[in-house]
Amino acid sequence: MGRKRFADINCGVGQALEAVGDWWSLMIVRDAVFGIRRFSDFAESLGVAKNILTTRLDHLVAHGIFEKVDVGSTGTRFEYQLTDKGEALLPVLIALREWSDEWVFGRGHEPIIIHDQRTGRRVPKLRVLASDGRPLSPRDLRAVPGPGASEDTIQRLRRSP
Amino acid sequence: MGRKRFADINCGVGQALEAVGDWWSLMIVRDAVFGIRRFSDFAESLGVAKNILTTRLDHLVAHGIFEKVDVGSTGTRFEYQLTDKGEALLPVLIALREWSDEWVFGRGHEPIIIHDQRTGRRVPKLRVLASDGRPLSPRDLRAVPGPGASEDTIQRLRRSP
DNA sequence: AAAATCTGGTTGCGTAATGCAACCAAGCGT
DNA sequence: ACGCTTGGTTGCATTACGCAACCAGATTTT
Repeated sequence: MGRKRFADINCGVGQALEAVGDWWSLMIVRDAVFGIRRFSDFAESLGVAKNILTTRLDHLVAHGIFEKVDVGSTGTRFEYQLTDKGEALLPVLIALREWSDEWVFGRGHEPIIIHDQRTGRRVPKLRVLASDGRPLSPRDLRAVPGPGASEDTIQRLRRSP
Repeated sequence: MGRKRFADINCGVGQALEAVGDWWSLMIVRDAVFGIRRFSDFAESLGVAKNILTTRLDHLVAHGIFEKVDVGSTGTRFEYQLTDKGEALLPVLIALREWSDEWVFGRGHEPIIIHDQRTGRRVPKLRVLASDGRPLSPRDLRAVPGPGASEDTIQRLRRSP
């Protein structure tokens, strides 16, 4: 019955995953962040089948993460450009890369290092900090219903400590 | 042929996605961050089929993101506990939630708000900042090969601006 | 002008993964 | 002894994925 959808889950993480679409989509966004815009370049960079790429790009365009732009003047006809919504996924990508740098490759074995183009210095590690600057771990957090909480969400949060 | 694997892609994002496994796995980690530890609680919370949950938990345990702990003294027999590696995914989850708060639900319609349990204040937004504190967008970044870069990665980075 | 090439796809087909429901087995409570 | 809860496993139908082949419009080459 195909993959189950998270769209009905009243949870930000699920909604984000649903909007992005799937693993491929996130890799496509990653490529776009590094400047790739054309269909064939995505296909080559990721080694993804063209039919898969088609459906993913369509999905991403439908969700406003990419914009399909006709640049027909020169032989190249279309570009898939990240929208503001798409660019806003940058922290997600940075967080994933930093996690694997630390926990998969290990420090000193990072395949890629991200620099600030202006200063040439490394981008500081992304961290979840409290308002007073202390680092936070999952145990330090508490989830409370927000203004858009459904009854279901409220019930769930009431049950969990 | 099933889904293609990103394991051979010399890229932190791909490696992280591969280690996590799939969309469900990330939702499982999310639940764990909010305190869920038992098989049946994951199953109920996510509405995921039990065979799917089994394979995902096995995968997550194999990759060191969860630890399966026998707590057999009382009727409940196992707990799936996040390891340090698993807890380190917190920034990824926070980044996803913040993205959907802003771009899917919209401000003022967040279903969940995360507080610092100690101070009771909202957790400040996660941002990609330069070392001098300025916010960075994708265009401000430059990727350079790190110590663990493969020849392939070096070539790719050389080609892109 | 005709042929080859490039870009951006679509179509068919076999294989793998997903989802549901039914079944199972060890502990525990009574 | 009996059933209930927990934590699964098994079978089967449906769906998605991945590959390769094909295709059509526009540009470049000969």
